[in-house]
Amino acid sequence: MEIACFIEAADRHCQQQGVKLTALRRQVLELVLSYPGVVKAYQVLADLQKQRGIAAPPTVYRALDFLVAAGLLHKVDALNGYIVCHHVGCSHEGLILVCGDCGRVEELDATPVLDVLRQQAGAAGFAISQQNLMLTGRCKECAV
Amino acid sequence: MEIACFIEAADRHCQQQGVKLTALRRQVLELVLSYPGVVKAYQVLADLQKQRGIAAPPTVYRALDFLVAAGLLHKVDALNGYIVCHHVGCSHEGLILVCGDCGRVEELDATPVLDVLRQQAGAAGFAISQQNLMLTGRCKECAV
DNA sequence: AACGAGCTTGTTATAAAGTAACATTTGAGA
DNA sequence: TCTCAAATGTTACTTTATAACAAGCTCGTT
Ligand SMILES: [Zn+2]
Ligand SMILES: [Zn+2]
Ligand SMILES: [Zn+2]
Ligand SMILES: [Zn+2]
Repeated sequence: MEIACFIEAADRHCQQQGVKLTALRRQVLELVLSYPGVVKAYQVLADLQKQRGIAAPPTVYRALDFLVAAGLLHKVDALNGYIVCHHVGCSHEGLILVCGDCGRVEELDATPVLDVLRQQAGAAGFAISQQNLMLTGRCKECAV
Repeated sequence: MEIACFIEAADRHCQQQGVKLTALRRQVLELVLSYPGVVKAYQVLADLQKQRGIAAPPTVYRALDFLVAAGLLHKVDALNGYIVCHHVGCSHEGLILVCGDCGRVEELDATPVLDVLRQQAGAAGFAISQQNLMLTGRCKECAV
């Protein structure tokens, strides 16, 4: 199963980082994984409540924050949501395309374009840090 | 005064677009202009309340939405905030640099890099919509 | 085993951000 | 002047996120 495989990789990744993928965090990660695209914190919260009876917002937000910090998830600010990172391990900067209609996500390599951006920003006195680029639009399936 | 000058330009800009920069919208624009960087909707709301006694959230959000649609402001999703566009008139998509240390904001033209991104995304079946790019980093003044 | 420091999770309450729906006002053109 | 559409006012609510403190767990030390 694909999810189990991802979880295993995530586990190894966390061990390497010296952080712990606890049962709760793993459970939240699985819930996010169970969606094809962007998920919102309160959706995850609802799912978690189905699985374990009770859960409060901080429980979910803490787990999500951890997973983002660990590089397993990305936050999609424009949609107040989260997506799974499909490039765990391969240190990278992603170009993340999010379909505003269906939430589907594609992650490309942003290295070349970020080189250009670093140069442009550098000329303006800005040192831009390691990060992902996030763009919203329409996927093939949702095209008009 | 710089603000007055900007307002005047904004007014012309709106007339050209066939939309109206009403007194309320102008007032909100002035409030946003009075900040050096990113401003939040509820800060503007509070300011507006000081100036005219009462005001409810929809009043501010509607004005902000209008100003964004008119190209006078940009929304900074990652910070739930708004900034003044310093490239009014020159149809563009902004490259917004935010200093993670001091909050200073600089806006460059993202049109060239977005052309490249449109091509890259298009090859992956994604039609990316009109939008701004936001990057965080360190400004000159905060450099180590 | 007993202890304690530090991380993790639970719990309660509240803050912050954003919007739906309907009423009222305003202003430009018929 | 009348009328319609756009703009604003108003009420109430939803969604998103965090503060603050309590309780539990883990692991190394005594
Ligand atoms: Zn990624
Ligand atoms: Zn789609
Ligand atoms: Zn701009
Ligand atoms: Zn700075």
